[in-house]
Amino acid sequence: MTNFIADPLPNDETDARAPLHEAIYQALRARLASGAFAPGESVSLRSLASDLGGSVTPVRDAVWRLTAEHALTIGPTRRITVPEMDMEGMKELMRARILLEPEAAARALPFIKPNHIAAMLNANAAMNAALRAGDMGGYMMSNHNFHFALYRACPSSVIVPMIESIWARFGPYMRLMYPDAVNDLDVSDRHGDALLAIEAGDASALREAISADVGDGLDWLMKSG
Amino acid sequence: MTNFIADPLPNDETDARAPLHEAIYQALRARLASGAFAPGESVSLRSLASDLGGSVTPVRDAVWRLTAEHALTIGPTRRITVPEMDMEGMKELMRARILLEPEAAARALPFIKPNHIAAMLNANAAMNAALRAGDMGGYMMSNHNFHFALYRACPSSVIVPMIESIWARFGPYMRLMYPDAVNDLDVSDRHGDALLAIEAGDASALREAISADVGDGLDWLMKSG
DNA sequence: GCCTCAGCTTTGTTATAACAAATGCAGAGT
DNA sequence: ACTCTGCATTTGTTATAACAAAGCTGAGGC
Repeated sequence: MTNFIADPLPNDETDARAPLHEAIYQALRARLASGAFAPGESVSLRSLASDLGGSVTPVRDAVWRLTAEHALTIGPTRRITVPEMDMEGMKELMRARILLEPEAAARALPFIKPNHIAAMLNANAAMNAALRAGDMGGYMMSNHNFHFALYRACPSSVIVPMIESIWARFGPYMRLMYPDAVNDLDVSDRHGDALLAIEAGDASALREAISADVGDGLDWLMKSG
Repeated sequence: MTNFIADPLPNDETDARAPLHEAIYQALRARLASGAFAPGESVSLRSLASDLGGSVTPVRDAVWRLTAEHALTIGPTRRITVPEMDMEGMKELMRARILLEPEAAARALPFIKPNHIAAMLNANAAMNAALRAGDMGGYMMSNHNFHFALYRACPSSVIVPMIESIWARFGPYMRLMYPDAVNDLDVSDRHGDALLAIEAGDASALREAISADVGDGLDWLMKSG
């Protein structure tokens, strides 16, 4: 459910009684998201089983789930490979974000309550701190938290999971951006604009702010690749 | 890959050498799409295995894949159930379609070739024939073929699969619409408008035609539920 | 040097068995 | 009539073994 860096579970303890394939799914997903595997690299069921514990059956479940959400791909000879990541695919993901996220934000607007705003402020502060510290991982995670604190208020059971699935596919790309991203991130305060639009109850301004925020990322992408 | 009613495979023969779990996936998906299961009904791995052939392992693969695309859900006690379908969920799916499909159509426009147009004309003719014959299943399938003949020209590897996944989730809902849908379907020729826009190379007109087409469906839905 | 091809190893696929939790049902008790 | 309890069945989960295809390695030939 979470992306990039694994968040602590909402439960106090790691839920025993949870099936093994679910733990394996989480672990594998976290490794993929943090770029532990090289793109194009192929992984085997048995090696994963011995690495993560368990036999091939639960690993198989996890792998199928991840392939269905495009976090893994099956090669032409049924070989499990970490998806290749070209700049074009990343731009496609960004374009889909620009399509979906302003709409999700606008539809979330009527349902936003103080606790949502508090979460957004928190995430934004953490993001700026990470930015100043040059902590790219922290930046990505805080940015994620900011956006989804907003989108979670949207009651749609279709569009928000869709956005989540797009963000999840970004994981492997982080490795591409890591080196030089911290230096020249945009300085415009799109998140601040979004917060102002929310306070004003202005849906179209909120749309515009989110669209600009994602658009900045896309621009940076086009420029650097 | 196909929706609603199983299309004949592009290959002449059913591809032997294809893994069992893939055949089971196709079969299960086709059954779901055609409404063979009641919403809320729970299915078991072993019953599916004996129905579709094979043991639980390949069935398990297929089920995981289908749950990842929301065509099946796992209950709170890990029971495999056919998703419940309320009118609200269906409207959500429609709204997502209105968001994605005009964009996919507009981006497909520069890549449309005569064979795409021929496929669209074919599908449209079949759709009208099914409509006159009162064949709701044929209508849905032809409508599907028309739309995806268009979207397939769109080079996006993100947005088109997303649209496919939305259509796949409509399957169980067909049972809701079947009885009274044939009688009062809209008479406006949105598909014809789309084809005209394509010939004119007019992207915004094409957007409008697709949006209106989906919007008609949404309107009918709001009216009848 | 480069290619080919035998062989061995690794890999995905599938079936099956054993286990624990959940479910369904019958019968006793109120 | 209704509820609760105990047991048999069903269900998902997991490990394991056998099989075929794909990948890999190294020797031999051009």
